[in-house]
Amino acid sequence: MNSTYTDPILDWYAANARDLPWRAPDATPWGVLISEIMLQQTPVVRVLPVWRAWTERWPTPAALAAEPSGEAVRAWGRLGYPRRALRLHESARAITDRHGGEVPSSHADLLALPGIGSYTAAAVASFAFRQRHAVLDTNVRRVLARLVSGEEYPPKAQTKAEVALAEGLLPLDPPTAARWAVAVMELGALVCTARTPRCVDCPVLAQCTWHLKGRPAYDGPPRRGQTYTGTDRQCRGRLLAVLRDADGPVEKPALDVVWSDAPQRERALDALIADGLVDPLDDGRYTLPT
DNA sequence: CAGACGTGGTA
DNA sequence: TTACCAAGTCT
Repeated sequence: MNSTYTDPILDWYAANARDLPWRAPDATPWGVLISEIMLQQTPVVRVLPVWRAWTERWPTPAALAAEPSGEAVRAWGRLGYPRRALRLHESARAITDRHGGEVPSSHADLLALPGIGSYTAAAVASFAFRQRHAVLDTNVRRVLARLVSGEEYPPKAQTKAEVALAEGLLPLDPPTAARWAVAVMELGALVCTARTPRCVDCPVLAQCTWHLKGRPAYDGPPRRGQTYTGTDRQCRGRLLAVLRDADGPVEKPALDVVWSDAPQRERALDALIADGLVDPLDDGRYTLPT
């Protein structure tokens, strides 16, 4: 489906793509999968060093599967949302047990793995296996909202109309569709950014509905909310950091000192245990899962 | 389906 | 300084 956007954006990508290691010719599907999980809600610059450490230490799913899940949580460092590390570890075991150690290439098989949703399944199938899928992440949703819909931001929740639009724009040839998918995403990441878009550098400015309308300001409901300080999330982060930074099991008082609100602290610790991020020992100490 | 789930950089 | 934002998923 030849769109007026396709060629300019593909050309722009050829000239401006970042040189990211998970895009290198020698990157494996496993490396791509790791990058996609790490990049969920996390900026590229923070992912880079952790991705290198992971792929060097665990070059295959089987290598990670052979370790206790706590090692994945520890090596996750401060990327945030550590349940992702747990799920990546679970995925490594599932891939080893059920897929002969090879990352599956089908969207359905990928989707069945823990921590992999609609976006990540499409991204891995497209980036690692050069298949034709609509890869709809926050960048692409924003680009299409501006380019086609003429809105500064996409709706809060993804709509069927957005999926239909993205599929309609997809080039028919699978390898070209895969290049298109990463190219639109890159345009959103580098040019068509959320806060201050660099429209002067945009290859499709002349075809941008939002620009043609004079870049009207977003008028919908407030975009965010959600303070972080004082939340259970912050408390969980503090608790887990103690365990990550310790060599072995820690005594309870070592956890108590990082959060003064005792009821909240106990609740957060219980939740971490329920999530499988922390193991309580019989002797009263706590540790990352072994 | 709205809210939970980490962390750090930037305007 | 506060608030938003960064390649989402799960319940």
